[in-house]
Amino acid sequence: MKLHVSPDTFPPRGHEAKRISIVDAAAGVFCREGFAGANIDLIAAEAGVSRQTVYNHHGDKEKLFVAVVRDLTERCNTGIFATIATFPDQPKDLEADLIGFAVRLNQNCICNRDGKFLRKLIQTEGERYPELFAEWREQGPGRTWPAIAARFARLAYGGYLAIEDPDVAARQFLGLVNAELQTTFMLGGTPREDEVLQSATNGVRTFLRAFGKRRSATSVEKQAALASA
Amino acid sequence: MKLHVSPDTFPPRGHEAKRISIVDAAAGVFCREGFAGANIDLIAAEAGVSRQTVYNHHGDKEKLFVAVVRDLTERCNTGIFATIATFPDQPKDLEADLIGFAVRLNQNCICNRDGKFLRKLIQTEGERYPELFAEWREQGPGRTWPAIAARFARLAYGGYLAIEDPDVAARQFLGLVNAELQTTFMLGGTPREDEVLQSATNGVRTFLRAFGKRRSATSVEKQAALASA
DNA sequence: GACGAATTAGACAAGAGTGTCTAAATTTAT
DNA sequence: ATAAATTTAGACACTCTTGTCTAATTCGTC
Repeated sequence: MKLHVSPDTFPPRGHEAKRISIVDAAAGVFCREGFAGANIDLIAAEAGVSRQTVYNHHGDKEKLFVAVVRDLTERCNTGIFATIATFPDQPKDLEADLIGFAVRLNQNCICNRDGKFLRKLIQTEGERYPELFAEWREQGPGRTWPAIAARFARLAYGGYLAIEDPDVAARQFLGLVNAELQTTFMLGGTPREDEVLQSATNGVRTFLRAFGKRRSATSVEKQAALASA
Repeated sequence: MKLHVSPDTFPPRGHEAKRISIVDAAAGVFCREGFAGANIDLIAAEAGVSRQTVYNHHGDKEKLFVAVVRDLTERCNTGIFATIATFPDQPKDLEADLIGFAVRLNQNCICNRDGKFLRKLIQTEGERYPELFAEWREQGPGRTWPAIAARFARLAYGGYLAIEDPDVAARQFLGLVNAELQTTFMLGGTPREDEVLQSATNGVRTFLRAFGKRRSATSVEKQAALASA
């Protein structure tokens, strides 16, 4: 009968810590080298662990890969939902608030370590593991897109936007907001902070020209004028 | 003194044919398996050639890879410029013409074999060969983006669009038009024809809501009305 | 300090892949 | 038909990697 002091994990503390550092290191190596090029010895070294420990924890290379993808998907989802929670429901300044949201989404979910890694793995190994990435598609985009669309729908319902199809609007919003980062994303790079802001600003302005209730593009000035009235 | 009957290639005819079939097969294998996972024996088999012939033509695996990327970049550029030549300069029906252009760009440059392969190679190996893909960036996006932007600038100058920055507008146009294909592209898939059309239609409508000279979204009806007047 | 579990280093077999070499067969043009 | 060039099949050495095994060591806990 074993009653541990710490109730959250039954294997000893160092055990789980190693498991995480292995998955972390593996994510990095799989991304850099691809599945075929990834070397278990290198993963072990980067995790600060012996090769045998990698096998003890994860069985073999393929199981380790699956663990990496599941881990990244989960962490990215958490980040995205946390960011969606900051979506402006009752915006003071619609343009500024949407730009802020877009920048947060980029910085916290798309350009950060996890987002970059997951994207790369999907691109490089997506075709080789159809089932695994079908699972990702359900758990990831399948859950996050509707959540984002719902926020745009609410904004439309509140009279802030004139959109017909919230799903289309949500996808177009992200397409616009990332329009100037595509080449960088393609090459696996991380855009600078000012590039992200620039792309988001231009994207949101165009989005509001298309869907904003007020006709003019410079809604900021308009709203400032309204506020002072 | 050798005067050949066919003036275009000095090595015998079958020679060049084999070189091409090797590069073609290599493109497919590199894309499916990644650089590390690609197997020279397999490439030779798919090219219908012995392994030694691959080495005779291209030296080693890395040189073969470079040849593949250069080939794809060149062929894709050709396709893109050919499609840019069909850009509507004096549109009869702006919405329909832009949708047509977007669909052609997708079908002939982005979703075809070469486009799909090049994109995949850039995504998977871009970080490992910085110089090679810097070259791609110059020869590819570096030449095609300005050409597309110039077409939008002309359209604005002709009074068909109200855009401030043609470069931004060009990138946003493509972002919008491909907004609904992103997940498919990520996984290396090829969208169906109707999906391409749908995404293009939605994208162009939003684009014209933002940048069209006439306020309403249904510019088709408006123009019909004008024509009948 | 002592116990048990986890980790480590290192050796190991088995397999796969690259790039070279050679001698035979085939193609191409004269 | 013949000569030159190219292609082919197969063997080869070499390297690298995976996954297993074992014996020694370290770690966490009582």
